[in-house]
Amino acid sequence: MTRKRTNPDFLNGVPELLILQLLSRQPMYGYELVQGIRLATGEALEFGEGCVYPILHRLEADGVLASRRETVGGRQRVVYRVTPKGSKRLIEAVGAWRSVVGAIQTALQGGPDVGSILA
Amino acid sequence: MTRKRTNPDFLNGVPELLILQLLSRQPMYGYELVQGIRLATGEALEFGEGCVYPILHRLEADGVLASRRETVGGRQRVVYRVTPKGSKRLIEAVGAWRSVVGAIQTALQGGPDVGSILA
DNA sequence: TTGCCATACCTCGAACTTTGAGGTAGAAGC
DNA sequence: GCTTCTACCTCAAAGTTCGAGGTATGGCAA
Repeated sequence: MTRKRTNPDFLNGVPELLILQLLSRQPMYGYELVQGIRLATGEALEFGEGCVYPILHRLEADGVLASRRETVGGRQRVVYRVTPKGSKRLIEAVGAWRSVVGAIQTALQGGPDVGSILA
Repeated sequence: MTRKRTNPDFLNGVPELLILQLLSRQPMYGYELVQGIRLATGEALEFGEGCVYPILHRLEADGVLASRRETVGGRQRVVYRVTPKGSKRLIEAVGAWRSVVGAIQTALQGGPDVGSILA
């Protein structure tokens, strides 16, 4: 089947989840997060800068993340960290993700028997 | 946090997966599939007709589903079933979904240690 | 009979997300 | 000097779901 060029299946909202997860462990900067997501998922998932940077900016605007600039080896970095609001957002997002996975798992395993319910 | 009005997190592509799954067990008509998805997921997920009908039409156009009209109790129905191509598509979709879930699970569980890899 | 609800089909503008190319700038290595 | 990587960033296009709105019909209570 033809491969989609954008909006891959099952992944909408996943970048935000993973950004919050990684930042909940330690502060990171943008470029590092792009690599970090790829590594943290065993190289199974990859989101480009065009996805990650706008999300970082949106989450900071929402007060979910906070940032500070730092210079390392002559290079400027914007290091992000999770705010208390962000920690709460992460917990909610993980719960929502688990709920979705459980529901799909239920449907894939064939229960409950829809045929008999609808009959 | 404000609730989104469309494109809910983690659910893009899920309607197609569930439609294929339900139809792999038995032929169903559109309206029945809408109810069937809600029931099959333990009422955790719900996709409206505005989502389901366009997908049915697209999958039929792709040769993934086939349909026939039948009349029951004076009402017309379009009953869909999975084609061999559709069975293949379902297997691929379930595999893709499991891969995504595994990758996110890996990231949520903290392995591998990204900090040491990137240090 | 009439009105309402469920059944059964369907469309589409709007909302929302991700892609990937393109951009500036600087450090490191050759 | 040139190439590659690092580090930041933007945005039009691609792609999905929502939910209101539409037609039509059967069943049922008043």
